[in-house]
Amino acid sequence: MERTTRQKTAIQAAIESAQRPLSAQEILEQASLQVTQLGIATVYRNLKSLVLEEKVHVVTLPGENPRYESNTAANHHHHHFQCTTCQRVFDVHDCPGDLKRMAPQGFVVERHELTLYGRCADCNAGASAAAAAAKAATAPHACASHHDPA
Amino acid sequence: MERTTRQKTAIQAAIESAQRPLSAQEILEQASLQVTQLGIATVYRNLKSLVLEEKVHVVTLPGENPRYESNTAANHHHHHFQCTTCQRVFDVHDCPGDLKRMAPQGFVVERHELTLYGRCADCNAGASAAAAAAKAATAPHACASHHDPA
DNA sequence: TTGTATGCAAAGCGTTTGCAGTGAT
DNA sequence: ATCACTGCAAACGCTTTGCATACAA
Repeated sequence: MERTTRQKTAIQAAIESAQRPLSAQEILEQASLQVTQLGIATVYRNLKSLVLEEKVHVVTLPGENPRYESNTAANHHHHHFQCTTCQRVFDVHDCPGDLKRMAPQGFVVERHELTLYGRCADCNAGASAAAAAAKAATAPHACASHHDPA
Repeated sequence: MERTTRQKTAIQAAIESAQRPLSAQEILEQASLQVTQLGIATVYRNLKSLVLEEKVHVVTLPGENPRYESNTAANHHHHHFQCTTCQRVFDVHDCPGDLKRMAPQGFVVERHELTLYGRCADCNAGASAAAAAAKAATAPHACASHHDPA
């Protein structure tokens, strides 16, 4: 039997109100604002259930710790763009498609994962100005006002 | 000043003789055949130098530990295919290209990472999982010791 | 009341680092 | 003889798990 707890509610709310994939640590920080004494273990346990319930989607980029985003936001096929300067991750609602024939003989492609790397609009704007902004934003992958482009 | 050691030689040899990206653990196992008492720390330290020397290339797939492959084999742009059954990783010498325009306004794409998932020729051949498993286990550096109860 | 969910702390796993000893030069 | 490299073990960061308690039902 599944129970509704303040913790789970806060965790789910944290994910849903974010417009970008959050790390477990970020979710802890965010949800802690509503549930003090919230433990990281509880976050992980709830993330696991939320993923099983398909309410949350895991975003795994190469070499990065998993991030979690609301499944409603991830319900359609999409990819990600990570800025090599500020490390922020953005959704890319586009897809090259047609990758099935890329595989060697006898291989069957079921799905694919694509990550673009480069400079986001902010970091690309001005060299020095962007660098400063990036530094500020680099803190635990904080994403201020820019999300979900496209 | 850089020194030539039995350890580094064995590690480099292990990577170069493999036909697929190897994990640190696999490299340890392979190189240990030639240098007993080889420690995992030494493997990691040498991998780091080999990567710096650009003799070895790191393959980071989403959610996977880093794998290492000879840089000569990775000198041209390519991608990877991971079998969802046996977990092995294969090179894909093809690329959809033309991804620069996928990014949102103001974003500049510098590079990209693509991973295909599906069934490799072996695992796809016999619908029988047993047959696939047998073949995989027979293969050079076999099917990851991972779980994944297909 | 009942037993799931929680918090804490300890354990795991992969990787890194400190340190004293080994060995290539 | 040097001093970079090695092996061991401890440290690390992230995630999971054990266990006694708290709280939703």
